[in-house]
Amino acid sequence: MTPTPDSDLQLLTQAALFDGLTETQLRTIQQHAALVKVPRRSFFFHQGEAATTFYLIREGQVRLSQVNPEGKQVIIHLFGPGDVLAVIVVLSNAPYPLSAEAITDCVAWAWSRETAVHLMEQCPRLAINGMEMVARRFQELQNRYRELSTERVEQRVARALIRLIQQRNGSQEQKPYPLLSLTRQDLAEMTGTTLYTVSRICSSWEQQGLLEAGREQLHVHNLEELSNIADDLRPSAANFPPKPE
Amino acid sequence: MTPTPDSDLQLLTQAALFDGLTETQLRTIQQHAALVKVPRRSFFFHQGEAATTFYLIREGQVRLSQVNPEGKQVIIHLFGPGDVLAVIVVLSNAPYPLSAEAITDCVAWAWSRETAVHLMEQCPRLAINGMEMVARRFQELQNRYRELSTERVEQRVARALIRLIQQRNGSQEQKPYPLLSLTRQDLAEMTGTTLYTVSRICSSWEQQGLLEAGREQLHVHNLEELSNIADDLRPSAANFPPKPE
DNA sequence: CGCATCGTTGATCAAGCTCAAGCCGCGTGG
DNA sequence: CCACGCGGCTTGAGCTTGATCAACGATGCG
Repeated sequence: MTPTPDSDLQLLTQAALFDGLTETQLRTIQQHAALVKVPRRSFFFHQGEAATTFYLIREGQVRLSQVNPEGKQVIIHLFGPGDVLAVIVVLSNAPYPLSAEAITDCVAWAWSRETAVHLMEQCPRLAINGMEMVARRFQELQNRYRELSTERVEQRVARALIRLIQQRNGSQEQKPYPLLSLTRQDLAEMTGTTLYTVSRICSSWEQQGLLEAGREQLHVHNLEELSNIADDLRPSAANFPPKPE
Repeated sequence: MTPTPDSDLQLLTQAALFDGLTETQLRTIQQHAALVKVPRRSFFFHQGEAATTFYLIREGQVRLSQVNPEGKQVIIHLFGPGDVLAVIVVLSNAPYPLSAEAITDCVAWAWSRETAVHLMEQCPRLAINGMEMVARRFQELQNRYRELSTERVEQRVARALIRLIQQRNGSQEQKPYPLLSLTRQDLAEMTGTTLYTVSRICSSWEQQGLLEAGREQLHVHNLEELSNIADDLRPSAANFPPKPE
């Protein structure tokens, strides 16, 4: 960990977490921050470790995942710049309930548990902002939970892609959709299915011209049709009933 | 809504949400609270309504559920006395993402959105406590999400029962396990399966002597064996392979 | 070049969903 | 007091989805 250089104040100001804070407050917060670098494939923290630190991502992509006792992995969320890591858990004095792995090289600000609690007590606005970010994540998780229990695999994969695109775009709609880089395995772990099924679905979509599929990448062409699939505006059937026609 | 009588201060003090607050603070909070009664089968709020109020349950049982576009319902959580309702959402200025229905007659304290934010700004400890409660719920939801995507139905139903029992007991282990009153349908909506499958599982368990099943009630006798099932210490098979023996 | 990682595809199969039929117990109104 | 209906529950038969297993193809890296 290295102390944050002064120039970082700028960047900090932009983070949603610090919305509405005075410059003095920001400066205090910054003084207590450490800058950490986490290279691709290493971990911010592991499931089960004591939660000592919370992070605000400056650069890079992070995968939050949980493994069950049998070793099966489930991806809870992917994060990018501006997102916060372990806000909630740092306040509840419990071990990290999941692991955070850098899927690209990352840079992040870090605060210790005590510092964070202290800052929030002095500066309630910070706690409220944190809560808002948690609220959004909570709701997304609830939605995904509902989807997982009521929708079929194909819909869920479609939704996962749509979410990833929206996350990358940061709301502004743009036609040449961004290129998503993830493995079929990742997509499977995000949607609660298997690598094989995802592969079949992608192949089928590629044949229908909805996207181009490559090694560790997917390029969506037709987002509208994908939304239709997500909303089940077609009575199922990717290619499963291998119609005699 | 009626103003809360003075005697309520006692009860308020005990709530985990108000842990560590001074008496003065508690008094202020109480002065801003309204007491609401919600009869069985009515709603605290509906999915999609603007989030104007947050609640602390004093008496009764509440079911938090979401319906998907096709009308399928999913039960996110059951609440009892001491639990808070809509903490998070009230801070994020968004509509309620789900509905809260009283499954027994309920009494609750209520605060308006503005009051809540104001109180938290004046009294950060309150925000932090709220966050801790949210953290716990968040983690539970994550676990259930993982279970839903990696475990089989029988395990999930077993877990649901175990959770319900623990929630009723409030941690202290006691041998004559409480009687759970819920329909097979409820249990199905909690575990992401169908009424029929739950019914079959319960029948099978009853034959094995793990519980007694009745109309709208289940009485668990053998919690240990149920835990084994939850942890999959048996290679599946409730009665599905209708063994010729 | 060879190995590792990622992906595809076919064949098979089981978990659990759906549909259909019927039972039981309770509350209500005639 | 009885009949009826409704809500909850059970059970069987059949079928679909998607998991699993196996084999192989493609891509890239040391």
